[in-house]
Amino acid sequence: MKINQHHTWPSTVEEAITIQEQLRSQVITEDKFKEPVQYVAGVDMGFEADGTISRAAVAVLSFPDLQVIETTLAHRPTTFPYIPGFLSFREIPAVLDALEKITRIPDIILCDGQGIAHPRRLGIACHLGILVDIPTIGVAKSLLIGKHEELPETRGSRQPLIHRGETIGAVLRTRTGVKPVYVSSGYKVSLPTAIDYVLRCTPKYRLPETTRVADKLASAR
DNA sequence: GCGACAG
DNA sequence: ATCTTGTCGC
Repeated sequence: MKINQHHTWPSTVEEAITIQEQLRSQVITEDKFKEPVQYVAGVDMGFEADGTISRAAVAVLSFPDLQVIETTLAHRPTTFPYIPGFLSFREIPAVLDALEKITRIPDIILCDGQGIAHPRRLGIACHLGILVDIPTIGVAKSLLIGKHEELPETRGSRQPLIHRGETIGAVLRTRTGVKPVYVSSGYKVSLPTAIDYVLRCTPKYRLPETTRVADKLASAR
């Protein structure tokens, strides 16, 4: 797929904050995509050579049967460090490279990280969605910000994630008796819809099949 | 000022 | 993220 030009990449946290604050107005948390969804994609990162090289993997799966349709891989020098709240600046450049190689444009992308459940409401899922104009959902393995009540052990249980009196996402149990995941709107996908798709993409394991496939590729040598 | 802190 | 073996439990 073709990717239009975007903003320049920052070299400092100050510049990154400016970009996030400027992009946050472009975030859309309402459902704005056509159904039925035929393809869902997962993105994941890996690093080589002491972290100096970033490796991005994209996996496109059919929906709802979740069969692998296509996968791509891309490498590029790592230019931004990992700083909580600024993950997208470290990972998106390589992700865009991998997405450019994709033939089947996915209807929704499930990102490894937060959506609006972010200090400035611009987690990696929102950032990526805005840049490529594809609906995204944030599915993180751990908490960045927010608080929530305890939730039942059964799959499907959920609790709102609250930050500054605002619901920014949900803690969702995708598998009974297993640690939950943190779901939030990325771009053009509402929270209820995001939860629905995450559950439909996790028929067997804690993490979505999309990210599991991408993860396997991003980790392979 | 003191903690917390996606991958 | 990454470094790393075995081990507990369904």
